[in-house]
Amino acid sequence: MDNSISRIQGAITRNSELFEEVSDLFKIFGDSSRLKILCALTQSDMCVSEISEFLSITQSAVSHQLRILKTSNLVKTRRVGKNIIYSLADQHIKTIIDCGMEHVSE
Amino acid sequence: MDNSISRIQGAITRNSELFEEVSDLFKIFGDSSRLKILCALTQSDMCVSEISEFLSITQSAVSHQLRILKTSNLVKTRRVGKNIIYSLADQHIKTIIDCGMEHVSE
DNA sequence: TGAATATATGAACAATTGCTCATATATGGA
DNA sequence: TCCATATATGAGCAATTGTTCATATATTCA
Repeated sequence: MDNSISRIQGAITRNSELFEEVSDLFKIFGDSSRLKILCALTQSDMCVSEISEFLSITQSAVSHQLRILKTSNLVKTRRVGKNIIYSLADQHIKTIIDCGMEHVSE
Repeated sequence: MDNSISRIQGAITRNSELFEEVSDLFKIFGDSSRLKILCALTQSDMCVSEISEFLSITQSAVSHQLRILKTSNLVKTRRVGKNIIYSLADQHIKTIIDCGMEHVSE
């Protein structure tokens, strides 16, 4: 077996947890509802009912997905009056989305 | 409703198919087996049995995943002797993986 | 405080997914 | 041509996922 290749194997095997983490991250972007939500938040912070209305997704479905996004630290919240405003946790999220967009429209 | 926000809504609604495509792309990166395979191929072209051995994944499982990767045009193949050598279809794939890796190790 | 409203949550269900096991296919080389 | 080997494929199954429906929770504001 080629030496450099066996080094790769080692790297991948040893970092098995890293691959879980990264694939879990991609998994979150791998649902169109979540992707749309994230993309919407890329342009403007929004409350749950706004997101729901804009994307024509049930309020419940949006809430469920937002919980996943929040648990994964991709979005954060703040209260304004009666509403909970969701926003992206950081700008790198947009980078990831753009990265995928670019690949699709090659 | 704010005008700029309604513009976003239009953009997302009209490009519903785009979001399906992009989320389908991320979905592929969203499985650790596939991610490992892609990552391995980032470093070196490999045949099926090599991938299988390196990642300690069944030959069958690898084959199944490779078919998905090939159908999605993420990998391409060439025959060398008895083996089918798999390689990345393009270098942008590495960019996407790196993008995810970076986010995880923030 | 009480009603109205916004958001969250839980159970249930259908659909999808990734694996295994068995086996088919196809190619190279003797 | 025939065998050995490499890869692909199909069925079946358990696990996971995303949605809906019903309802709980919580906060604002009159």
